[in-house]
Amino acid sequence: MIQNAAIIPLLKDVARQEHQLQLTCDSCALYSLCLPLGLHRNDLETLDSIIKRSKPLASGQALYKMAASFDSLHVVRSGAFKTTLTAADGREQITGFYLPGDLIGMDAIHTGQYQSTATALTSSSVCGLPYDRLQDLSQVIPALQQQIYNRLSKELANDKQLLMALGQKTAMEKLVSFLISLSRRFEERGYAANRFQLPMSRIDIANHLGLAIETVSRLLTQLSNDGLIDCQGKMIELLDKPQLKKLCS
Amino acid sequence: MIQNAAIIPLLKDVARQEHQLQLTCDSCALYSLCLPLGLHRNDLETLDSIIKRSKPLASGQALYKMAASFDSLHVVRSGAFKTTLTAADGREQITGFYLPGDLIGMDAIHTGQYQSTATALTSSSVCGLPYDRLQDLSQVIPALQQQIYNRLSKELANDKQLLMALGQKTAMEKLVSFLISLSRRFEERGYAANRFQLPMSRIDIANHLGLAIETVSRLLTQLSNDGLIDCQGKMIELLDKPQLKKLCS
DNA sequence: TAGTGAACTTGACTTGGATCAAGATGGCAT
DNA sequence: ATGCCATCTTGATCCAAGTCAAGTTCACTA
Repeated sequence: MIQNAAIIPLLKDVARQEHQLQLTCDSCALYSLCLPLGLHRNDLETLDSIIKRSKPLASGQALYKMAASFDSLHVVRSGAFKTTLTAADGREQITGFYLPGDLIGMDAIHTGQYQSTATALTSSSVCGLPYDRLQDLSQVIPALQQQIYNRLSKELANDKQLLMALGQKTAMEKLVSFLISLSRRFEERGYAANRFQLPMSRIDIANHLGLAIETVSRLLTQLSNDGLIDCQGKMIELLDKPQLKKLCS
Repeated sequence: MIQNAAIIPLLKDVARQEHQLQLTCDSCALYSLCLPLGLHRNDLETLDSIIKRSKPLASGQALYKMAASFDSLHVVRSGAFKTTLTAADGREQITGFYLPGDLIGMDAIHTGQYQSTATALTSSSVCGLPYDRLQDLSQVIPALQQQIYNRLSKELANDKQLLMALGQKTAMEKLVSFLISLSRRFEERGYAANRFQLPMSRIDIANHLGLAIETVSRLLTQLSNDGLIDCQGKMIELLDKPQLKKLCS
């Protein structure tokens, strides 16, 4: 892509800025959340050299599909994604939501195929990390190896928390845990912790938590009525965090 | 049940052999299932040198407890383990069962603390892998790094399959998926695929699958009545695998 | 600015699996 | 052997959340 110095100042559109291709990791707003965190300058440049900064994806577009040949991990640059497992009979389970800085596709590493389908929830963009190159690089950059171990481990720990929610919690506890967890993740990314736009539909939330969409809708209404949240469509405000935390024990 | 006195010493020998301390990985029966698979001879010796071959654990004994300081991953040498998350209110969720060759504790890597409690289900033994040493070693042994990535990724993929089960499947589908998955894991370890001893109680199965123990009991009875399994206490025989596979779609 | 379809809400009813209750079985310590 | 306590089974009842149904709102497109 040709960068014309003359038009850069004209890029006032925030959305477009969010999606524009970064040239390097060290000029990226996500640096402090992202994989290269802690790498030395020359290691960072080496990592930079293998990253494929791909084009934006439209809402609903697949980044990759289940059973496709696995070649790259992806970091969310902007927007949000969901990953979906599809059973033989067509039933689907959303196994995760991914926000900027998150690494997608780690469950595919041990096979040659993606184990799930990754779909953009909004207009989004990613950085592609060819896995064979990343593997080689992590062999010679200790900080990178450590980051990858940590990311894998963290997703594992998250999934186990979700197992707890799906196995033991009531519908209300599931939903509130989900909202609290989203809040924490937005906060980590420098956004407001208590007021945010849900990037996913009620259908997606319901599926992810193993609930019916009607249940999610009813519970959000109930939380609103109880004054614990303010909920206008996809805009959510958490009004009483301590009380909410009590609700998911 | 009375065993012929003459063979008792032999049985004791087998049991002791299973738990006896191996001196090296290359003399270990689990070699082909275990982390060092694919390592060159001298790399194997280096890995050997960091492994702590710990004493056997009795049934019910904890290998480590949630929130304890994390220092080692563990490979199951014999027996079986469960890992448990405990919520603030005391509710528990069994997040995984681990058989010989499996790696326990990977969800703790990204923090300084174990994220769950690991408990022996039967008399068991493990090899301890001090994580800092393992990390250093995997930095210089590419095959080891790759093995660790693969193990992490595989557990991630497993957990996501379990999320699908907990989120979308009926009680019967959950239970049958669980039996099929156990069967495959025993088979991978060279045991009979269709006839095995459940290492865990009904209570543990129920908890792991997000069901009540009564439901598990009833469904096992039903599967027995339908001639799909034979079930004598903890001894399970899968009589009609194709039909069972149909049941979990 | 009206029309369309998807997403969402709300209400009425149903049900799968939980809970409660009461034995049966089985492993183990004495 | 015997008694004890865990685990497991089976039956009866209940309820949280699912399903079905009927709007309402919202985002787009024409």
